[in-house]
Amino acid sequence: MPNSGFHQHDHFKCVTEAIEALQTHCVAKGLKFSPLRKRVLEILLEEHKALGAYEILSRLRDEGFSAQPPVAYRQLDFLVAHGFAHKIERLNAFIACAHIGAMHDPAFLICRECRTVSETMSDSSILALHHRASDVDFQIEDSVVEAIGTCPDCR
Amino acid sequence: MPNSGFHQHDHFKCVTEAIEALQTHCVAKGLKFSPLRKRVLEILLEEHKALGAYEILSRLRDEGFSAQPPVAYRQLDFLVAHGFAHKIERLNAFIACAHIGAMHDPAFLICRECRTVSETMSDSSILALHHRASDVDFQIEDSVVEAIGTCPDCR
DNA sequence: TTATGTATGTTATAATATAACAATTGAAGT
DNA sequence: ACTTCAATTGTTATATTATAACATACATAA
Repeated sequence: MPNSGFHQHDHFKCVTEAIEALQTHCVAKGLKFSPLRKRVLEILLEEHKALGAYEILSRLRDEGFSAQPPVAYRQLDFLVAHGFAHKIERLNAFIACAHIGAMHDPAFLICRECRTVSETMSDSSILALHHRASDVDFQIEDSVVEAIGTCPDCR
Repeated sequence: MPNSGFHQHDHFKCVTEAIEALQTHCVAKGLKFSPLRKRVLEILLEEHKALGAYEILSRLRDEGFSAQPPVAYRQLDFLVAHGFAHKIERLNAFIACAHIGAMHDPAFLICRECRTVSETMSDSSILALHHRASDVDFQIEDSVVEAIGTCPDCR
């Protein structure tokens, strides 16, 4: 079973692998592995919890980074665009990707209480929608699959 | 095939059935079938298109209703709570429910161009997530299933 | 070294959403 | 009719989320 965010796991590995993957990706694509990018991903990686842009911004401010809203949104957009983070639409918040490098239509279990998120590689989750899409000649480009509820710890 | 929002259908029927259903529901539950509630649902029903709260608000203002933000949000929250509308999380916008009365976990095909929405009764769309949820002892209370892309008309 | 693209800094503002409290309405019981 | 109560609507203020626009820095390749 993959890491759920709701159970114990080797979290140090989550962090180091993700950061290394970002560095590798940046080098490979000629992008800058900047302190800001690294730090924002690290913040997201601290827990399997969704963070709002302004929470991240406040963390950055505390650490001496420039802290106008575009600073956070730019890093988040970058990480999302390159597959290192996801936006949780239901919360207007962001989370580090738990399956970096894997092509996936992610699906999320989101605790409304503590905002802890478990990410799964869904694929089949939107199979029915793909059928429907082809029925009506609709071209799917992106998908959002989120389940909201309460996690074991919050019950 | 149910109405897709992307194809011709008897739209007059969509509107009249939904409004009648709201009236019936209100009477049955001892709730007020007020002009405001009726009008907001009518506005949502005009097209199978997602509308932002402030678009609705501006419509209401034009028609002489009071038009502070809570006016729109309250009606929208009411319609959503009672199954007559859905929130499209990806767009922070709202749409009339296309399957009133049916117990359903809705799924949506959303055109990023024209914001037209096709609603399907998904159920199976989140089957995989339900399995995952029971694996990690997570209790799903609500789900969001949305596919974003381009509709036939916008290609 | 200059041109170029990428990244960051900064100001201002737009868009979305809710808290809190006041006023009104309408139906139920007296 | 009078009162009470809950539901609904009205209103002010503010919180939260997000982006536009433009300036500056910084690296690297021509």
